[in-house]
Amino acid sequence: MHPGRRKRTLMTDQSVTKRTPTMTEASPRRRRKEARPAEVLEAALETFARKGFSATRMDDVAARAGIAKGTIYLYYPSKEALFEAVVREYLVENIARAEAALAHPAPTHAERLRRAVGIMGQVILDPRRAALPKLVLADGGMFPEIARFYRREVVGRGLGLLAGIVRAGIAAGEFRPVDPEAAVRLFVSPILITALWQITFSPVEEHSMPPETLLALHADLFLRGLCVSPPEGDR
Amino acid sequence: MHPGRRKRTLMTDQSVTKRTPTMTEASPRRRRKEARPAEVLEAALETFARKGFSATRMDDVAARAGIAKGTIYLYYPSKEALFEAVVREYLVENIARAEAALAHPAPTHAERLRRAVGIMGQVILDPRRAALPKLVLADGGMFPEIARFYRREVVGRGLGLLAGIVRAGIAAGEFRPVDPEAAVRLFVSPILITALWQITFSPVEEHSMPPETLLALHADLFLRGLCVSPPEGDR
Amino acid sequence: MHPGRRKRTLMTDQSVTKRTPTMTEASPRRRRKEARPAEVLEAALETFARKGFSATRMDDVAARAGIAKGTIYLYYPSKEALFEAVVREYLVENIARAEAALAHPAPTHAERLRRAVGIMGQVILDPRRAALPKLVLADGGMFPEIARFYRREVVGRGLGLLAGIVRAGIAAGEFRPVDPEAAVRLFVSPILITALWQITFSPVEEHSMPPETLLALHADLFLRGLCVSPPEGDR
Amino acid sequence: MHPGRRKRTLMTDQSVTKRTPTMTEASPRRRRKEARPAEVLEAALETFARKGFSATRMDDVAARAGIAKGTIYLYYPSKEALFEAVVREYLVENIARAEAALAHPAPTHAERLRRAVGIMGQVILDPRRAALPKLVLADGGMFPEIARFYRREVVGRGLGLLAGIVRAGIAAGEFRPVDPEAAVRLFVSPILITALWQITFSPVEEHSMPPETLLALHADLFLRGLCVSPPEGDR
DNA sequence: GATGAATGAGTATTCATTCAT
DNA sequence: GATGAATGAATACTCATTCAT
Repeated sequence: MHPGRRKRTLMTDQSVTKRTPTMTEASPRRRRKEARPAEVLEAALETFARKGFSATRMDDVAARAGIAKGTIYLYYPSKEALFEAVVREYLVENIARAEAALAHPAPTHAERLRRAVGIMGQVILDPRRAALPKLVLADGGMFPEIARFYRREVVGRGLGLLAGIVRAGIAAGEFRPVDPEAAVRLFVSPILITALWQITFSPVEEHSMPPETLLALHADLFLRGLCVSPPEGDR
Repeated sequence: MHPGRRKRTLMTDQSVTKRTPTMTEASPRRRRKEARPAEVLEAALETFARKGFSATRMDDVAARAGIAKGTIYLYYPSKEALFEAVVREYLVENIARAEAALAHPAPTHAERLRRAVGIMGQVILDPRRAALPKLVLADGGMFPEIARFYRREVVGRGLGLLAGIVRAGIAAGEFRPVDPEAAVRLFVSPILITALWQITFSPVEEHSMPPETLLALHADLFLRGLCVSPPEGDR
Repeated sequence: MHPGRRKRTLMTDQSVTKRTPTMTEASPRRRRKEARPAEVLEAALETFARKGFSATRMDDVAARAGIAKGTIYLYYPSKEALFEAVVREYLVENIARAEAALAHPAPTHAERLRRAVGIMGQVILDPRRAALPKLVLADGGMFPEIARFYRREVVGRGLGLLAGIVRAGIAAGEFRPVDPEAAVRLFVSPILITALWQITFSPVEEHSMPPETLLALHADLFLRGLCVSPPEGDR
Repeated sequence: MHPGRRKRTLMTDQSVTKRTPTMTEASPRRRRKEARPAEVLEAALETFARKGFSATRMDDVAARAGIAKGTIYLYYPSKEALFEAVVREYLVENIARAEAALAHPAPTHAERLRRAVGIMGQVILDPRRAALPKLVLADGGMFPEIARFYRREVVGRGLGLLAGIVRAGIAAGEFRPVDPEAAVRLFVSPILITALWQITFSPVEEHSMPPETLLALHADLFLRGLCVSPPEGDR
C-alpha cells in the first residue's frame, strides 16, 4: 500500500505475542506492561472494525488504548503489522472456540449441527468477534495474505469440521446424500450474514429481528431440508 | 475562502445524469461528453470495489477511466459524492433487475422462489454487481446514509417482495407456517455469501466450488425445508 | 470523513499560546517547543505581508520558519487560523504600544498630539508592524471578521484615545471647535499613508523622502491648522 | 508567481486595447464585439477589487462579464495580463480626470487646492476608482512593474502637479515656505485614506462618517496650516 | 520503556490555460 | 469568434513513522 513499508508474511512474525501466561504475574506495573500488547490489540480491533484499515489512524488506536502514539510502535512495527496481528489474534481465538464447541458429542448428527448453530451464533454475535469476517471482507483485497490465512485456517478448518458431521450423517442414513462441501457452505451462510447484518445495519435500524429467532428457524429449516425423515418434535 | 462543499442527501441529486433525450447524437466529442459520467462511474465502481473507499485514490479512478484527475470533478464534486453516486447508480440498477425478475409468474410458489434464486444468482455473481453489497458492508459504517439507503431500498424492498411470495405460499397451504420475514432472510443469505465469497477469495483460491452447484443445492434444501410436502421430482 | 475544520471566531481562541509559567526552562528541545508558535507567527507575518493571504504558500511559511510544513499544523489548524493569529497577535501588540505611548502626559494638548505623531510613527514605520494595516486592507474583504476586529480594536480605540485629547484641547480653548471624530481621522491619515507608502514603493523607488521629515511637517501643519493661536516656536 | 507564465512588461503590450472610437459603430452585434474587452475589463476590475489578484478566479470574471471563460483569453493572454490591463486602463483614466480637474484656474492658490480636494474626492470616492489604489497596495508587491508604473505615472505626476501649485503659492507669499514635495504628500493622505477606509470598512460598519464632511474639514485645516494668513471666511 | 513533537511523502481538490467543436 | 470540456500543475492538509528527551 504505502511504498517503502516492510511487508512481512502473516505467519512468520511471532515476535509480538510474547505472552507468558504460565507465570504468576506479580506487581501491577509488571502486569500493566505485560498486558500492553493485548490492550493495544483490543483498541485496534475496535477501531479497525469501525473504520476499516485505511481510515483508521494510529492516533485513534493510541487514544482508545490510553497510550501515546509512539508506544504502539514498541510492539508492532507498522500499521500493517498491527492489522495483521489483530486479525490473527482474534481469528485464532474464534477458531479455537468453535472447534472446541463442535467437538461436543450429541445423540444424532442433526443435533450436532443444531448445537453448532448455537455455538457459532454465540461466538459470532459478539460484536467484537463479528468484526473479523467484516474486516476480512473489507480489507482482504488489500491483504491477500490475510484472505489466504482466513480461507485456510478459519473457513477451511470450520467447513472441514462441519463437513465431517454431514458426511457421517449421510453415512448413517440420517441425512440425504448431498454434497457435504456445498451443504456446509449453505449451513454457515445465515450465521455469517446475521453477524454482518448486525454490524452494518444496527446503527441505522430502529427495530431489527432478534438473531436468536433467525438462527432457530435456520436450524429447523436446514435440518428439515437435509434429513431423510424430518425430525420428530419439529414445531 | 473555500467554497462550501455541497453535502447532498443520497436521493435528491439527479444533476449528474443529464442525458439529452434527442437520439441522433452527432459529433464524437459530444458522444464522449455524454458518456463521461457513466465511464467515470464504472471506473470508480471497480476501484472502490477493489480497494474500499479510503484506499481508493482519485488518481486511480481517473487513470482507469482514461481521463485526467480534474475531469472527475467536472461531474462529481468530491470523492464522497462519487462514492455515493456509484452506490446509488448500481444499486438502483440491481434492484430494478431483481424486481423485474421476481415478478415473473410461476405455477407454484416454490417455483417462484426457485426462479428467484436463479435470478438473484445471475445478478449477484457478476463481479461488478456483487461489489455493491461488499461496499455497503465495508464502508457503510462511514456512510450511514448509504447504509440506510441500502437497508431501505435494496434489502427492504427485496425482502418485502420475497416475503410476499412466502406469505402467499403459506396461505395456499404450500409452505409451512413460518415467520416470512425470518424465512426470506435465511433464503437470501447463501446467495449473498456466495457473492461475497467470490469477491473475497477468488484471488487467493486455486479451485473453488462453482456457484451454480451451490445455489442449486440451496434451492432444493431450502424448499424441502419450507414446503409442507416435499416437491416430487426432488433428486 | 474529513474532520470538520474548526472555524473559530477571532477573539476566543487562546489555545495556541500555551506558555508554561515556570521560569527555569531546561532542555534545548523544550525551549524549542515553547518558542515554536511565535517563530511560526513571525515567519507567517513576513510571508503574508509580502504576498497577501492567497498567494502565501504554507511551504513558504514553513521554509522561512525553518520547520517542516506539517509542524505548522501542530499549532494552527489551518491557513486561515494562522492568518488570523498573525493579525491578532501583532495587532494587539501594536495597540498596546500605541496606547501606552499616548498615555504620557504633556504640558499642552498640542504637545500630546505632537508626541502621538512621534510614537505612532515609530510604531508603524517598523516594516514588521506596518504590514498589519496593509494586510487588513488587502485581505480584509475576504476576512470580514478581521476587518471588524481591526475596526473595533485598533481604529476604534486609537481614534477614541486621540479624540479625547482633541476634545480636551477644545474644552481648554486650545483647539478650535472642530468635529473631534473627523479631526483625528485626518490626523492619522498621513501616518498610515506613510507606512503603506514605505511598504509599497520602497522596493521600486530609488530615492524616497525620509518619513521623519514628513511626519514632522505633518505635526506642524496639522497643529497650526487646529490650534486657536499658532504655537509659538513654529519654524 | 506561476512558473512558466510569460512575463511581459507592463508598458509594451498594446495589442489588447484595440479600440476604434472614431468609427461610428453600427450593428448591435458589431457593437457587442467592440465592447467586449471593455466589459471584460470592468468585470475584472470589480472582481480583483473585491478579492485581490490571487483569490480572483477567471471563472468569476467570465461569469460577471457574462461570457465564457475561454473568451477572456481572446483578449488577454493570461490572468496577469488581465490584471495589468485593468490597472493600466483605470489608472490612466484616473490620472486624466485628475489632471484635467487640477488645470482649472482659480483666484488663489488656496482655492486651487481646495478645488483639488473636491475633484480628487469625487474621483476616488467612486468605489470603482477607489479600487485602484487598493489593488496597487494589496498586490503591488507581486507586480513590481505595476508598483513602478503607479509610482511614476499616478503618484509622480499627481504630486508633481500639486507641488507646482504649492510652489507657486509660496512664491506668491500666499503659503508658508514649506517643502512642497512633503506638503503635497500630506495633502493627499486623507483623501486616499478616506477612499481606502470606505472600501475596507463599509461592509462591516453600520454608521460611518460621510466622506464629504471629512474632506471639507481637511481642506480647512490643511489650508489654515499652510497659508501665511488664515483664509477669511473660515468657519 | 514511554512520550509526543517533528517530519515529509501522500492525497483530495482547485483553477489557469488549452483546444476541438 | 465563442465556447466550455478537459487538462495537469499547484497547494492545503493528513498521518504513518521516527527519535530526542
